[in-house]
Amino acid sequence: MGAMIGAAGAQVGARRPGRPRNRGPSAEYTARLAEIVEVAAKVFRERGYDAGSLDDVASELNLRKASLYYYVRSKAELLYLIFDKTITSALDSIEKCLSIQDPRERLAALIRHQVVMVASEPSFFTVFFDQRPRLARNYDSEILAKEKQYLRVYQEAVATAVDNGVLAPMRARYGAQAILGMTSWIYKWFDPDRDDPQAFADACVDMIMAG
Amino acid sequence: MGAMIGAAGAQVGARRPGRPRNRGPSAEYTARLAEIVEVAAKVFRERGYDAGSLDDVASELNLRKASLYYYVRSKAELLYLIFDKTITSALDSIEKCLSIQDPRERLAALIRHQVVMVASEPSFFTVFFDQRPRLARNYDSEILAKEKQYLRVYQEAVATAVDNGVLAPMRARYGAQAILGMTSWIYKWFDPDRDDPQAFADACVDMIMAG
DNA sequence: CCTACCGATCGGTAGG
DNA sequence: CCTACCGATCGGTAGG
Repeated sequence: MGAMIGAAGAQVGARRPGRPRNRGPSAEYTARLAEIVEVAAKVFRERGYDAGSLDDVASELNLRKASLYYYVRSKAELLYLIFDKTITSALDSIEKCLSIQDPRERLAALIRHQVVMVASEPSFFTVFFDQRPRLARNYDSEILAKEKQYLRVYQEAVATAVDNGVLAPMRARYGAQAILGMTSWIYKWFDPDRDDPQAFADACVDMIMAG
Repeated sequence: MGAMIGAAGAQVGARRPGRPRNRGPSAEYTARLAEIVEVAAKVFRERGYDAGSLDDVASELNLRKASLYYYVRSKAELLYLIFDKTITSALDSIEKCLSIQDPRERLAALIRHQVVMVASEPSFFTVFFDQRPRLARNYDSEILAKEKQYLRVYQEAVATAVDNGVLAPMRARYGAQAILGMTSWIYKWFDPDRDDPQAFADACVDMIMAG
């Protein structure tokens, strides 16, 4: 059993008494890494991935650049971690829309979800959308697979909406990309002093499902 | 008169006989500069503005990097020229939609225009949209003013469509950004082997103006 | 439009 | 998590 490696002296099949020893990275390490990823997203949003330096990221954390390498293998991995956090939490949070049965209500919920999510995490989504081609090849397929999974949720909701007369007939791919474009685009123009994500989400819903 | 400077010996008010001497840059210079801007857009699309080097641009033109400085003051100016060409030709080409009187047809034409235009110039629009924050401060206000002018065209078309019952009531700003997002987003997913801009444009029109 | 070159920045490593 | 440092790249200039 892989899990027994390093458990020298333990009886075979016997459970170690008391709380199991923590495996993997410590809670402090995990928290610090999350902080680094957060700051990196902010820096890469403001200066771009290539122009935003690891010195920029480190100094905003009161660290030296070399210290980042205790947490991260490379700058490319740091970008990957931003992408992974973004798409993973997007996939997680979209789950709640899938329990909605009514085709119209489900599509409306998906639209509102995308608008509110993107507007609430501008750094992560700006990097995710604008720096997508900068992601290193070795990380690409994993992120791409999750993006496709995400897109499929919208495609299926569109197809169902078309079948039920909620939307005009159209290719599910086009309908899904139209909706994702309309909603995600908010990261380029949203001004918190002026705009309200909920109101914009309502406008999107009204626009494509008037009545 | 500024135009007379350097025209020594010409009689005041008298027109120089024959074809007027060419002012400003030669036709060869202008054509070569346009070629440089085109290649730069391609390079910056593929590698990003910061990671795409002037050596990359030059070598694709069979030039040395230093030669680019005969045409351009700086890398930042080269990026500006890409932005200027993009937004200027967008403003020019949108004119033809403004002659359409019917509110529904005008909005449909604007939607189709944006889809087809973005899909037909992927390098320029990818740089325009993704590298917007990299544009140097001294060029920003000029481009921003033209972007606002462009947005206003869509806002007015939305407002008219709302007034005529073509669209559900909504803030013109939200309606315009929703439409520009839905249509412009195509630069991120369009696959020429798979997708047809005209068909996508029709889907967009159907989606927001069904019936 | 070219050759030759400079100064600065930056990702990453050694070694602690 | 730090100090010290290296190698490579790159925008830009001199001078023709």
